[in-house]
Amino acid sequence: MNQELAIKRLSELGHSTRLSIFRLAVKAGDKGLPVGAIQSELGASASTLSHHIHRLVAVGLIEQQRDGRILNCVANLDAMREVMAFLESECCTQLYFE
Amino acid sequence: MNQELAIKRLSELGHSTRLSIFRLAVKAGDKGLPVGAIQSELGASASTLSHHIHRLVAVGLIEQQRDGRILNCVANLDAMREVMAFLESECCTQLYFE
DNA sequence: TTTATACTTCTAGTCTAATGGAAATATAGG
DNA sequence: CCTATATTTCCATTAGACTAGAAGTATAAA
Repeated sequence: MNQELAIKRLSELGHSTRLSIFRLAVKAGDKGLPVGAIQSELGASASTLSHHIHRLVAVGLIEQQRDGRILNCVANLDAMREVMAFLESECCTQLYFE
Repeated sequence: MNQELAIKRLSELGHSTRLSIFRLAVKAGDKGLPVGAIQSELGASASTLSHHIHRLVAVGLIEQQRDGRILNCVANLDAMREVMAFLESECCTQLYFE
């Protein structure tokens, strides 16, 4: 994983509403949960939520699957693990290669 | 580690200049490196660098030790590991406790 | 085919971050 | 003391993020 993408993901995760969205998605498991459920859980306006979810999708942390009228948000754990692996290998030790 | 602090640290790391500062500090080891060395490495203005370093210090990711006129910036790896542990335990698995 | 539901996009206001020049502060050396 | 170096603080500007209401789109149901 390159630093540019890692930075984008870190900055998306570094926002209270968005981290909460991601955690709800993780908790919801493979099938994810509807945007509406996130909204009632977090209590922000629909447009604001949509905006944050869009940003998470843009950096690959969330994926969406439509089921009729409902759009389910699914956490992409691989993307999160990539971020963690980047932090581990590039930001915690003196012995990385350039 | 609580979510609020984790978010602050993530958002600080989610910035190109600041992540580079942190990585330089990690690379520099226990004694860290001077603000001036960071400046010549990254090529931003002194005031901008000082601002970013201040933010990293504020969330505990960087510590500073003065040596005469020189201020050395040292990476706080424990703080980074706390962030990673938070991501691991709270943001990657369904089985966390609330 | 009309109506309801679920969500997004548009638009606009407000706030905060990022940037760097200039002035200020801290320390060291002559 | 006076000067040089290292860094910060102050200040102003610019850009981008956050927020939410209103209008628009997609899908389903009656």
